[in-house]
Order: sequence, then C-alpha cells, then structure tokens
Amino acid sequence: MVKVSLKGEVREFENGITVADIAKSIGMGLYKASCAGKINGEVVDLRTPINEDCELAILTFDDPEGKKAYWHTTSHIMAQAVQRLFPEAVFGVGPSVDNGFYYDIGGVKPFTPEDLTKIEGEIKKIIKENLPLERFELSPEEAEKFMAEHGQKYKVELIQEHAGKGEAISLYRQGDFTDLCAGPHLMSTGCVKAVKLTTATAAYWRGDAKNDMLQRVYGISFPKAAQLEEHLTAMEEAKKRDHNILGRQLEYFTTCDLIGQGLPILLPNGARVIQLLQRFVEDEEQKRGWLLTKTPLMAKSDLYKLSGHWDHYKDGMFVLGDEEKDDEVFALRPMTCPFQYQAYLNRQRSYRDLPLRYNETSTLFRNEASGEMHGLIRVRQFTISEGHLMCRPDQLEDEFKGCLELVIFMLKTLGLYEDVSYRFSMWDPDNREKYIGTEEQWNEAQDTMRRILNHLEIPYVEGVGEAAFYGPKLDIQIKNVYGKEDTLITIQIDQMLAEKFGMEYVDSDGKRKNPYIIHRTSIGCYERTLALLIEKYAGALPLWLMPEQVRILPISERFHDKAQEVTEALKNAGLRASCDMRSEKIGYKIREAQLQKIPYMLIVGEKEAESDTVSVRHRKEGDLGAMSVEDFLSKALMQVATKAKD
RNA sequence: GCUAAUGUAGCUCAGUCGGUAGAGCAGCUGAUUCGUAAUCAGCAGGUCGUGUGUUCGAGUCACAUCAUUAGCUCCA
Repeated sequence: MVKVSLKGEVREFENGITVADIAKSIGMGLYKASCAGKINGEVVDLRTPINEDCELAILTFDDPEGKKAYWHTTSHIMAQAVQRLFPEAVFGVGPSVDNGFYYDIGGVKPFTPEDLTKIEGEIKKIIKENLPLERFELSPEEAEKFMAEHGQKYKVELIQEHAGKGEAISLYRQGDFTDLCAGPHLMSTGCVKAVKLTTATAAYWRGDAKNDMLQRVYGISFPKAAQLEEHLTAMEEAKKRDHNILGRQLEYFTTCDLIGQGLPILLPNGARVIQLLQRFVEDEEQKRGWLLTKTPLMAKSDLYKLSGHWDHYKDGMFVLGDEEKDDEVFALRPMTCPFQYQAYLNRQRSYRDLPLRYNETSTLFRNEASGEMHGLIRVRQFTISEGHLMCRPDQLEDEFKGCLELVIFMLKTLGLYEDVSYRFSMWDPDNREKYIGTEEQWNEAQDTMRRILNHLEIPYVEGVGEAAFYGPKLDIQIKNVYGKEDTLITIQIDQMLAEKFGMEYVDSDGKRKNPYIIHRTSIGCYERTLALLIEKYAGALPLWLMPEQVRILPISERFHDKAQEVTEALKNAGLRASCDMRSEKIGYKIREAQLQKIPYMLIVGEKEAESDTVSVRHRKEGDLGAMSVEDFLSKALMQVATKAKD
C-alpha cells in the first residue's frame, strides 16, 4: 500500500495504482476533467504508477500545466489528422505554447485555409473515434528504426540526439498514429472537445534559417465550445486595441510607401504624447543625478570597429559610403554606447567622479530585415531614453538598484508595472562567436548580475543566449495585445567595453582601473512605449498624456462666445483644449469626441450660460453635471499633476 | 531575409467568365441652431500600390517590385 496525500488529505491505495485510477476513485467528474498529475511538485502523465508515498495533485484544464497537456494532446490529434489527409507529411515538433499549440510539418505544400478546414474536420472525426492514447517505450535503436521505417527523418534526428542519455525513448500511440513524445497526455482523443486551427505559417526546422522550412499550424482547444467562443471573441476585442490599427485610426501615426518600411510618421497626436513622455523622463532623470548629453547621430566606421558593433552588426547598420572606394565611411548610429563613452573620455576621471550617470534622448537607426518591422514596435528609426552609467565595483549594486527603481517608478506612473516580467538574459557558451570576452569574464559578469537580482528579490526567468554580445542583461518584458512578448526595457552590466575604449579612473590607491558600465533605459523606446500605452488603455490614455484633454461643445451658435471664453481659460491654465463650433447637434459632437477618447467634454448651452457653469462629461463616467470653470479646472489640473490613470 | 495572405476614394469594403469603377462613413456646399454616442439635401472625390508584359481590350491574367499583415529567423 502507498500513502497518497491529496490536498492535505492522506489516503491509502494499492501499490502501482496510476494517477488516473486515483482520479477515478475520487469521482468520474474529476477523472474526465483530469489532464495530468503532479507528484511531489513534478508534473507527470496520468498513466504514471505510484509506488511510493507521495503528495499528489490532479491537474485539470484550469491548471496551467493541465492546459499544456490538453493542448499537447490536441497537437497530436492534429498531427494524426494531417497524416490521414497528407500521408507524405513528415513531422517536426508539436508542443503546447502559451496560447494553444502548434505542430511543424514538412514534406507538404503550404496549407491553405481550405486545408485547415479539412484538417479540422478530420480532427473532429478522431475525437469522435475516442482513441485511447497508449504510452510505450522503445530502446533508442528500436525507436530510430521505427521512425526511419515511417520516413520520419526529423524524429530520427531527435531520437539520435536523445540516444546518448542512455534512457529509453517514450512514444504515444493513438489508433493509427504514433509519435515520439515525453508526454504527459490525456487518456483518449475523446477528452478534447472544441478545437480551432487558427493559422498556418512557415517555420524553420529547429529554428534555424539554414534548415528545411516546415509548415507550422497553430491551433487552440477547450473542454467546452463556449470557452472557444469566448476565446475567439476576446481575440476580436484584442484587435480593437491593436496599436497598429487604433494608433492609425486615432491619428497617432501613419506610414508612407515613399518614405519606406519601418519609418513611421508621427502625427501631431503621437508627437505630442512622445514630447510629454520625454519631458517627464528627462526631468525625472535630472532629479536622480543623470547628466544629459547630446551626441552625434553618426560616426566614422572606426568607432564601431573599436566597439565591436561593426563585426557583429554591420549588416544591420545604415552605412554611408563604400569601404572600397571612399576614404571615410560613416554609419548612422545603431546605439549610443561609444558616443557617450567619448564624453567620459573627455578628461581624466578620479574614483571621486564616480558614479557618473549620462542620459540622452537618443535617436537610433537599425536596418532591420524587412519581415521584422511591426507598427511602432519594431522600426528602423526610433528614439530611446538612453543612458550609460560608469561606476566602481563597490557602487555597482546600488547603482543597478537605482536604475531599476527609476524603471519601476516609470512603469508605475504609466500603469504598465503590473504587466511586465523580468528576464535575466545570459550568454550561450555553445555559441561563442556571438560574444566578445572570455568565459571567466562572462561568468564574473553574470554572477555579479545574478547576485544583485537575487539580492533585490527580482522574480526572473533565465534567457540563455539572450545576452548582448558584451554582457548580460536584465530585460523587462511586456506582452502586446495578442500576447506576444517584447522587451520594453533593459538594464545591462558591461565590463568589457570600458577596456576596449580605454575608459579608466584613478582609484584611491593611485592605480588606473576600468569602471563598470551599466547600459540602461528608463522608459524604453518612445515609439514602442507609446504603442503599448495605446494598447493598454485602448487609446484612452491618462489625462496627462492625452494630446487633447478637453473639448468644449457649444449647444448652438448662440453660445460660441461663451464656449470660446471657457476654452481660452482652460488653455491659459495649461490644459490642451479645443472648441467644436461646427453647426452639428450636440449628440454628434459628443459621439465624435467620445470616439476620439477625449477625456472631458464641456457642454455649454442656455443653462450653463445663465448660471456661469459648464456641464462636464467624462469619456468613461458620462455626465458629471454642471460645475464652475474654476471647479473643473482644479479637478482636471489635480488629475494632471498626479498623473492619474484615467 | 524566409513562408503565406493582402493592396480598389481619406477610412471600411463591394466589383461575377477579362468588356472601361460602386456603396457606407469621412470631406465640401447649403439648409437646420438643436441638451449628452450619428439632422437633412446636394456636390465632389479614383493612372484600382508601382512597373513591365499577355490581349482588340486588364481592377480582374503573368512576371517583377514596393508596402501591409501573420508566423519564422533576427533584435547591439
């Protein structure tokens, strides 16, 4: 007998009982809903026999790991459907992801939407067949032979890689389909209910552009049809917040074929918001001891050669001139680092000068590959709240903390703090050519950073291979409206470039030493941050950031004078206000202001003229009733001063 | 850069088998002077992303190119 602790309650079972049988013993409802188990904190297959006393949790679709198993099984069902319809298919990998699952499939023509519909139809059949999934193991040799016989070359490759570990290879069989898989999986294909294939795209085998191109089919599934409907509706809603649609509608930015890809035109609304953000950032940085620099937008290639950027990123730079023909070759700057270093190098530095904090509102140019551009998120020219901080080793942790505190202050002010996650971006020792410096230098820099992060109790995930070529990073990640993650902010520790550039300080012992350099941004790129703000607030930015804060709406021509008087009063008080004097009905004017997300609408008519008030309407709260202009002003100005979120 | 889809009026879209371009909203003009999300009427608006072909004839077919979107790769 084994003692199994379930949610704190200990029950006895016969030795070798499976997780699935325990679920069944508790109730058929739980059994049917169960997706996987968790034994002593480790996720396991439902078929796992229990031979020792343990703590067990039954995972359902409501648990993140349960969802993973559910989606993973769905990906197998999809693969089975593809195999039936396209027997020539060669399968790559088919994992679950944050928002569903995918399967990579080679040997087939790109799938059309009609193909996806057909595959969905076959999936339904397989679900109806309610095929049990059986787990079995083969030796690596047997498994390789099995997959080779079925023409599954990618699976053979995966098995060969796994063979060295001396473990058996686990496979799952469901009817006529067998897949190499570590699991866990649901008990049968009938457990999956509502499936939708969302998109078919291309992906490289093993994520390497040199390898075969496979067709990747994405999908999602749910235990209930209503949940699928809900999900699809949510995706439609997300589209309404998409900055690339909303930002254009609300005239924050536009693009132009003649100017080129990745070069958005910031319209007056977008330009205003960015100006407000910049002022805020520069003022806040000044308060915190940062010194503003303004360095050139281009430099001779020699500068980038010294920094190492020329070797690593020449293809991604806009180079002016031809190395073969011209005496001097310039390049638009893709980063600010070596420019600000020159400010440091302007004179000899003492340990007493450190820390030295340089910030800059810095426009950068990067020749991103054509398929990588996206709205305001990935562009070829952007402006970043840049900064480099030179300090002594004993100052590093405090200064790092200071940078992080500034970032957190910014994120909280913007209302994005709850939406970010942290990634400790490290080098990949198996990919040495991507990085400069020695293994010792990397280990030291990473250990230092890890120590600081642990000390500050930052909850981070590790990103191997995500470091900059010169050092590790703390990346602050944010998801866009569709759940796709991007880096919003980064703080980096660099021990290598100071040496390359001969940056030194004379320490208290009279010796010359290289400072540590922290590369950081406080609010990220203004374009990207604006994009995320548009999505976060669905265009209804906080009052202090709205390009137009108040619109005055006279009921009719008779009240134009009064309305203009109010408009002038608000403008003089520092609010961005305008007056809609078109001969339209009040409902029309309100509708338009509302669609433009104008925070306050002030209605001026007979009643207001008589009582010397304005009727205040808020974009979210609706009619707030009449108040004097003075009362409205103090209310609105307070909201601006405190940077309130609505 | 790769795979695929898309590109028609300022915006959203229709346009059948290749036969000479259409709607709604927005814009302009006029009327209306109105109380919390769309007043009515009229007018104007297009080298059908661009280029080169095929054809008697191209928005429609082919090729190239530019841009947009999704995913991959990349992201100093």
